[in-house]
Amino acid sequence: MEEIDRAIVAALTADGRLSYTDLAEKVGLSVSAVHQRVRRLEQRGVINGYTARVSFEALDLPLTAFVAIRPFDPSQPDDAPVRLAHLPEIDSCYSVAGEDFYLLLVRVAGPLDLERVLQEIRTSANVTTRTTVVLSTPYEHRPPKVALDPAGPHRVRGASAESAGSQPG
Amino acid sequence: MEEIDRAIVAALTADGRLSYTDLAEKVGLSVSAVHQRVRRLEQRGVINGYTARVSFEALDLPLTAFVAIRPFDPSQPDDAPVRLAHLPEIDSCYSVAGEDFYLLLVRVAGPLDLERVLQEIRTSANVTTRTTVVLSTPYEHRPPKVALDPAGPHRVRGASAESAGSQPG
DNA sequence: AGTGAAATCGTGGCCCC
DNA sequence: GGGGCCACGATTTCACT
Repeated sequence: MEEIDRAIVAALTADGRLSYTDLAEKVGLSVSAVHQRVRRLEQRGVINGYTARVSFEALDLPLTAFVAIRPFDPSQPDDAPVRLAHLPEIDSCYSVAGEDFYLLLVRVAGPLDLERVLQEIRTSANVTTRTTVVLSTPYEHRPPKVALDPAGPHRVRGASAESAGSQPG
Repeated sequence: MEEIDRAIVAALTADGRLSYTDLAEKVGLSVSAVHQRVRRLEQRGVINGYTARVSFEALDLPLTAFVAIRPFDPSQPDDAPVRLAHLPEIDSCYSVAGEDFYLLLVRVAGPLDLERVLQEIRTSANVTTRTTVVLSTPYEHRPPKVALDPAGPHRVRGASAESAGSQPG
């Protein structure tokens, strides 16, 4: 039953432009039924949207780096994410536990751009930076093992199907 | 001219299922012309493919962590990426400069799963791990500022296509 | 929830500019 | 490289189950 939803999500993560016709064939249902299920997956928020995957090399952004940041003055209000949002070189911003406050993923054209972006990060958010350069990317954005909650991300009650439950306490 | 390619890539990263009709309207070209340009962008490798964006919360993978790994015995051959590829919880694997050898992005259902995955990483690749838990994600996978090379990443005149990027020296 | 059919619209090849 | 045309296929809705 929801086996089919898993198959649909897996197929659409592999190829986001799959037609409903092809999708229907893959999962062994009629076109209408598949269409209906996709609509439900979208409005439940399981599928958030669709994007084209771009080659960062082709976009002249061959250099990737992780930048861990820490406020220069920890007593100041911490709004680094919004202060940094204007920098297009920042792909992602994670708030993390541990010694650092945030971990940024940045993509630039080369070392000189990285230097410039680091300076902009430091001055924009009043932080210190610790940078880890990515040398190569064996794999990235692999499709997750799809294990659907029966009714989406709602109801915080029961533990889920797999792996005996995320944190009981 | 290539201003239009930038607009196309930007539009398709924002919505990968945009029809050529809508795309044509957005960039102010005919449907045929847009179709032609998208085909070229695809075969030049600027656009690698299309995927559905899924909510990891909805997929019951609410816990994200970065795992830095380092070989237990640095004299052994280093094939950690292939030894770890079978673990579906690993979203991405980056080879990095710095103290660690690789940085992994993992997504799991909760702390207990994280513990299990860390054990599997250590035993599968014979490495030590240092884990940074993600508390929240202010933003992720933002569309890059699109700056197209005139003819894609091809022919760098002697150097190979990859990493021949822009360090003017 | 799934099916099949029907109207609408998008797609993908061709030819002309 | 852009525009327009046209046959085919995909999308989307509806009545039925």
